[in-house]
Amino acid sequence: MIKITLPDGSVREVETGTTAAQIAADIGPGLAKAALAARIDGEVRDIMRPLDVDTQLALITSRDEEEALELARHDFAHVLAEAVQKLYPGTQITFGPSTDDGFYYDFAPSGDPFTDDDLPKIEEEMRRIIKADKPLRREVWERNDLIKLWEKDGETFKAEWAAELPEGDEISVYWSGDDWMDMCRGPHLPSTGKLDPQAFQLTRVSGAYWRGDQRNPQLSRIYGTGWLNKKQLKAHLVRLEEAAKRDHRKLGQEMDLFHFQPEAQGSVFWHSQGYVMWRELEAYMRRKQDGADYKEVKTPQIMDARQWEASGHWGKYRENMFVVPDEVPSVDDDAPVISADADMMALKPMNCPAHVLIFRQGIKSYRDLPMRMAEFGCCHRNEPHGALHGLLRVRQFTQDDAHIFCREDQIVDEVRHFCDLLDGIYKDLGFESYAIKLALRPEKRFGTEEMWDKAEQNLRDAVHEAGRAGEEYQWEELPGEGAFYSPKLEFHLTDAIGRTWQCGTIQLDYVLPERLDASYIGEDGARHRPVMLHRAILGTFERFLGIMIEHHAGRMPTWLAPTQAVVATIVTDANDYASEVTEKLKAAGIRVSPDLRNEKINYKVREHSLAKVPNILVVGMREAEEGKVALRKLGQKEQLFLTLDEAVALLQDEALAPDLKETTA
RNA sequence: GCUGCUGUAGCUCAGUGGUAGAGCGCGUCAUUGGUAAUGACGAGGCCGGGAGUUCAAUUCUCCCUAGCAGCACCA
Repeated sequence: MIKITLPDGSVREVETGTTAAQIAADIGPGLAKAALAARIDGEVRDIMRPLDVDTQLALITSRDEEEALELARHDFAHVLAEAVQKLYPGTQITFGPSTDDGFYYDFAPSGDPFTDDDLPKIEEEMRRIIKADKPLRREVWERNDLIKLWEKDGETFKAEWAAELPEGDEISVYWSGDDWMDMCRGPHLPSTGKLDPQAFQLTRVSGAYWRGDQRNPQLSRIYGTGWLNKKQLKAHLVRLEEAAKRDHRKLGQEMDLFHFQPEAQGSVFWHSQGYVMWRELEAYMRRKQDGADYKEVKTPQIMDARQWEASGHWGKYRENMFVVPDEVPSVDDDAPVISADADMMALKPMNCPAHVLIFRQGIKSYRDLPMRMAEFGCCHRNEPHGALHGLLRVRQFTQDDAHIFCREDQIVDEVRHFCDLLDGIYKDLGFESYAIKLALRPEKRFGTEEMWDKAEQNLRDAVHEAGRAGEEYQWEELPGEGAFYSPKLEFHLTDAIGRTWQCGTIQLDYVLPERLDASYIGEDGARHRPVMLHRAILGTFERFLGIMIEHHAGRMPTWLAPTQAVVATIVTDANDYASEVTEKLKAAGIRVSPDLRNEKINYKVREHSLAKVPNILVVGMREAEEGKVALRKLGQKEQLFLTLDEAVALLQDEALAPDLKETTA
C-alpha cells in the first residue's frame, strides 16, 4: 500500500501500482473524464503511469490551461507524425515539439518536401486518428534495442538521436494504439480522443535543418496551431488577423510612408509622410542625448579596407560587408571592369572604428573621460536575402549609436546612467514594459578569458546596482549570445499586442581600444587603455519606426503623426474660412492640410480616418460665421465645438514631443 | 544562403493555349451635400525577365529575379 496526498490535504491509501486515472475514477466519474494528466510531486506525468511510492498528487484538467495546452500540442505533434507516416510511407520521423501557439514536426520525406496542398489531406487523417480515440501507451526500452529497431525501420534520424543518449539508459516510447510508435520523453494524454478534432489547424510547411544546423540535411517541417477547443482556435485566428492588419509593411503602403523596390532591395525609400516621423524621432533623440552630455559627431561612409582589418571586422565580418574598389572602372569592353589588384574600401557596417579614430585625435586626459560620442550613423550590412523583412531587417540603416570611452571604475556609473536614459525614452515613446538580458561570451570571440570574466561581471554588477536585475525586467543571462568582441546587455520592448523586440543594447568592450590603440593619460602621467561602451537605445531608426507603426497600429501619437490635422470643408462657400484656419494652424507649427475638394463630408471624414489623421477639423457655414471649428478626434464620433484660438492651443499642446511637454508642464 | 509558395492596371485580386477583366484609386462632367463611400462617363496593362515546347504562350516546362512564410544568419 502507498499513501497518496491530494491537493486538499486528504490522504488516500491505495495499492502499489495504482494509476492516477484509477484515483480520479475513485473520486468521481466527472473528474475521471476531465483528467488529462497528473502532477506527481510537482512533475507532470501520464495519468496511466502506475504509482509505486508515497506521493503528492494533483490531477490536471483543461482548467490547468498552461499544462493542458502543452500536453495537447505535444499530442497534436504526435498525431501529425502518425498521420504523415500513414499517408506517405517511407517518410522518416525526426522531432516534433510544441510551440507558443501550437506545434510542428520535422520529417525527412522519401521524395519531394511537403507543400501546402498536402495539408488538408493530412488534417483529415489527423482527425480520423483523434476520433478513433487510440490509447497512448508508455513503454520503456533499452537503448540498444531501440537503436536496432529504428535502424531496421529505416529511421536513421531517430537512430542517430537515440545513439547519442547515454549508453545503458532506458528510453520511453509511446504507442498510439498498437500500430504506431515514437520515441518520446512524454508526458502524453491517455488517448488521442482527448484532443478536440476542431481545435487545430495545419498552417504551413517550411524547410528546417536537422538539429538546427545549416550543415545538416534540410528536413520538411509542418507547422500547426493547436488549442483545447474550437473557441480558442478561433480566437487565435482572429488575433493573427489583427496582427496582420497592423503589419508595418501594409500600413507603410496605405499611409504612403515608404516603399521598397528590387533596385535597392533591403533599403528603404522614405516618402515625405514617413520621413516626417523619422525627423521628429531623430530631433527628440538628439534633444535627449544632448541633455545627457553626449557629443554628436559624423564620420565617413566608406573607409579603407586596412582600417577594417585593424578593427578585426575584415576577418570576422567581411562576408556581410559591401566592398568598394578604390579604382576608376575600366571603360574597355574586353577588360575586367575592376583589376584584380585594386585597393579595397568598404561601406561601414558600424561606426565604432571611426569613433575610435576621433578619440585618437590629440592626446586625451583622464579628465576627458567619460567621453560620450554619439552619431546617427548610416551603416550598410549585406544581410542574407532570406533575412530581409520590411523595416525590421534592412541592408542600409541608421543607428542611434554612441560610444562611451571611460575608465574601468566608471563603467558601473555609465551603464546605470544609460539604463536611466533608456528607461525615460521608452516610456516617452509609449512602451511601458521591457526586459533586460545579459548576453554572455559566444564561441567565436576575441580576447582572453579573464577579460570576458571581468566584462561580464561589470555589466552584471551595473544592472544590479541600477536596481533593474529583478522580476519586473525579466532579468536573465543568455550564454553564448554575446558579440564577438564583448558581452552585452539587451533591452527587449513589449508592444501593444504582447510581442517583444530587442532594441536597446549596451556592450562593454576591452578589445577594440586595444586593437586600435586608443589611450589616455592618467593621473599618474602614464598611458592607459580606456574601455569602450557601445550602446544604442532605438537600435536603428528603420526598425524602431517599424515597431512604432505596429505598436500604434498606424495611429501615431500626434507629435509623430505625418499629418496632424486636416481642415475639411462641407461646402465651397466655407473655403476661404478653411484656408484661414489652415494658415493659422500652420503658423502655430501644426502639420495641417486643407481638404477643399468638392466631396461630401462623409467621404472626407472616412478618407482621413482611414489615413489615420488624428484630428479632423470640419468647417461649414456655421463655423465660418461664428469663427469656430468642429473638431473630430480620430476614432471618436463626438466632436468638440471650439473657437479657432482654442483649437490652435489644444492642437499645439497635443503636438508637442513628450520631452517638451514635461518642461512646459 | 536553404525549403515551399507567389509575381496580371497605382492598390487588392479574378481569369484564359488564340495577347485580358472587376472593385478601389485616378481624370472629366454633373452634384454644394453637416461627420466613415453621390452619380455618370473616361483613361490606365511588354500578364516580373530570359529560354524552350507549340501553328499560337500571360496560361505548359526550365532558368533567372523579386516578394511572402519558415529555417539558418543578425558582429
